Amino acid sequence: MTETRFDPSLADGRWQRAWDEAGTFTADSDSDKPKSFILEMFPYPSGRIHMGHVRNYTMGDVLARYKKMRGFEVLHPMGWDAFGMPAENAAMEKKVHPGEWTYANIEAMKKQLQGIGFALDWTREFATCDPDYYGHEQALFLDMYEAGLVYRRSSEVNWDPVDMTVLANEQVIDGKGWRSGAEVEKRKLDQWFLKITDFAEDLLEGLGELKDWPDKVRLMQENWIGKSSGLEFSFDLSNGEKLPVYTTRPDTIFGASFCAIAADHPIAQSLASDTKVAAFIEECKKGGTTAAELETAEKLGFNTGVTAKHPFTGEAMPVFIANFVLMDYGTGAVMGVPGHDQRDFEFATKYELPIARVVAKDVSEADAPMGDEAEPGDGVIVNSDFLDGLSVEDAKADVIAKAEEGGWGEGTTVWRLRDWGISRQRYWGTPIPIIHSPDHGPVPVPRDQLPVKLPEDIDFDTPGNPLERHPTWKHTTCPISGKPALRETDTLDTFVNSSWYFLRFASQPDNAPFDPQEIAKWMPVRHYIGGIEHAILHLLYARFWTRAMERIGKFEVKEPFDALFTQGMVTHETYALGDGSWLSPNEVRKNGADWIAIEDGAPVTAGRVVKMSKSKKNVVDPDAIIAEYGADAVRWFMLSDSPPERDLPWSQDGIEGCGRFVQRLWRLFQQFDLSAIGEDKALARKAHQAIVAVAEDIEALGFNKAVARIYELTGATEKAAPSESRNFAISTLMQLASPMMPHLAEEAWAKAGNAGLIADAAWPTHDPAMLVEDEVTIAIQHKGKLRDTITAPKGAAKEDLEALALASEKVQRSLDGAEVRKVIVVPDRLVNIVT
RNA sequence: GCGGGUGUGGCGGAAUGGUAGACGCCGGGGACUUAAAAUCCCCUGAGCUUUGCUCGUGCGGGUUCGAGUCCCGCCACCCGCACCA
Repeated sequence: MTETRFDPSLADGRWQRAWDEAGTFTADSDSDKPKSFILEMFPYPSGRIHMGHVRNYTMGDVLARYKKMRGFEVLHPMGWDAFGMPAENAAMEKKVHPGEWTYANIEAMKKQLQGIGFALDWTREFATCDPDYYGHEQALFLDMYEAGLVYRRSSEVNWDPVDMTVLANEQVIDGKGWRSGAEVEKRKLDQWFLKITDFAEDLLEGLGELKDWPDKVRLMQENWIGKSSGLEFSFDLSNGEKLPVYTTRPDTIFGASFCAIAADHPIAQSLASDTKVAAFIEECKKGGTTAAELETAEKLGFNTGVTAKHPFTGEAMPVFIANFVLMDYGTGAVMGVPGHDQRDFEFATKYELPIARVVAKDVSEADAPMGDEAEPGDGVIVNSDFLDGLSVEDAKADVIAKAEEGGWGEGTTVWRLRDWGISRQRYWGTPIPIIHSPDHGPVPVPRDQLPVKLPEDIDFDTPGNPLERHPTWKHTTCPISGKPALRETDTLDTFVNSSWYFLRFASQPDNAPFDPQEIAKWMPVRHYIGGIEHAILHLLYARFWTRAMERIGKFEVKEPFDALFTQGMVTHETYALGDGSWLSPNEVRKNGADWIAIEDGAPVTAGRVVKMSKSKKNVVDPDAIIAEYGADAVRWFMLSDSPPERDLPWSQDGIEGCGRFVQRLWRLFQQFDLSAIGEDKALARKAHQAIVAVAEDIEALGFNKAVARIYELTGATEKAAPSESRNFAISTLMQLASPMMPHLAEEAWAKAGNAGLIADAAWPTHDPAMLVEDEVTIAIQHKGKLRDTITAPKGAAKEDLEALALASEKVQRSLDGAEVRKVIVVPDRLVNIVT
């Protein structure tokens, strides 16, 4: 037989068309097969598919194809998370409408995805910027509104005083606006919120059920929700007011030496008639709103002159306005215990406030001096009157009990989780379907007027929200009184779009967001795959949204994602010239051991391997790679070597190796020999073992291990002489590799004379009797170190193994006549001789 | 600052507390070829006094007959932090 080369430039398209024409991957919700919903996080249509997408979708694709082979009806859809800031930026920079830009990107990226041969059900495709989608989203928003899960209050944003616009955190660079360069300020705006805190307990408890989520993600969510118990009580202030505070450390109450309140605390605001107070509050407004910025900023305080009376000692403690106290957490006021809280310690040091020890390692160390930092750890309470000698835990309970008896405070649960602010002062998002009526306040847009569509004729030449500035769009009438009224001009956070898209994939009727009966068929998503960067926000919002839908009676699903997998990034070496400017991989080449610039031969430093990014120019375009090596080689690369949860370093050598392996398999597939006779038991055993092992690896998403198994079976099959067993190994390899290299597998399957598509074929079956080895290798250790190995029949008796071990010449030499004190025998594994 | 993670040859990594380095890449040697490409075969953790021995999984301790794996304490790097998606 003449060997041919596998030509992906012909085969890839041929099989992609074949799948498309046959509707191979169209999910049938009426099928009586068991169902499996495989989902990868849908992409933002930024313009081009990048390697990170390819890796993400290849993993999901292998799972989807594998599940189909195992007899599942698989739903594996794709769509577009299409609202967002980049479209507005493009509008400003390139004078193109955000919608036009977005849909052009979608078209281009869809073509790219199709060229990789993903087993996607494109019949369910949608973009979140389709009025049809966001109209249903508006209806769901109104459902939540009617259920009392939506409210309005003022909240801080990053304000650019020059561009007169709200900035996203991303647009604040070193405390300055990214375009204007002006110092960013905090500014309060009335905004819409979703009551995710109503679900805090639920969301926390639900984590316990998510057995197939990574522990780290559950832990991150748990910490984010941040349930803490403590004491809420009020200090009597010298001005006659009461100051409610919340503390998680009531046990340290005798160590309190000051109180601190947020700059936007009502008491601070009430003192603002004093110009110095007002100036300090103004000072606190400087800077952005991110947690990292707030917590690393220098701790500043302003002594209000008001004092608070300690509930036990009666001592008067100063009340400060402080920039590190957040109005959003607890009561917006804290008692400062410098000895046992690091932030309080730094603050007390700066403002020369007393730092007392109230927790010590032991009672005898009650007078031990404090070091140069706080001691937040466990210990025994000291210098605390009736609490002395108690453990931290007991003292907490004791103080809470005393407060409740005395009626001046109570034990409470406080959550770190804050309500979800969903208002965005931007054009390219879902319009919030509310009308502000002069007589009736905010009124929902009547359902028959949905969707509230975005206007097309908008202007990005002046900064700010184009919806706000649009000449006519916001002018409407009050649905109740019919009088002139204004539309809400804020749009919804794009996280709202991605909080329910999976439901729309499962079911997309025209007249409703989804159909509960269809939801019941597909939900929850069996495998959800995406980046770890979504571990908290997106996943928490989607969990919340699903629970909210369940609570208001939309369906009976609580958790949207049964199993979650977070994949690593695709990285690449970086290349820099002497002046620090970056070069892309195709602008450099190796010159001996060094790198040089292709253009002028200038020396190039190969730097660290980091996430592919435009700024570092270490990006490789999937299309160029596919054009050169074919889709299967790229898919194979994405699955090889690195465990899927870790970063994958892209390399030219690596993709070339994958390209060679595709050809190597192709050659092997052509060696299927109908005239071959006889059995090759060792090879057959390897093939049967591989069927089981590759299945286990894929189900555990251990794609790199599945790949290694296929390499091993390939090597063994190549070396074997023709036999019926070898034919079996070849056809097994075709099937095992088909989820990963579907084009090659289809081509080989057809060439071998099989009817139908391998995509529709079943996973090969294994013979359990063929899995068991007859012989095993036993390691012989002396003093825990390997001295020899012996081959023994599987299941050999302990005594026999011990005797065989002691008979070994190498072992005897190592023993050197020493007395054997003990022999540990692990059947089928090892013998360890202790002297 | 807070929360989470990662660390094993030149590189990516494998290893239910039981033979560390499977498998792949790079590199070296050889075969085939007029030559190259492609392909195939062999070698490839370090060191040494090389039938073999010693060391070796970020660093320092510990538990165990036995530790990459478990425990304690460090270090380095990466990710997230609520308006990036």
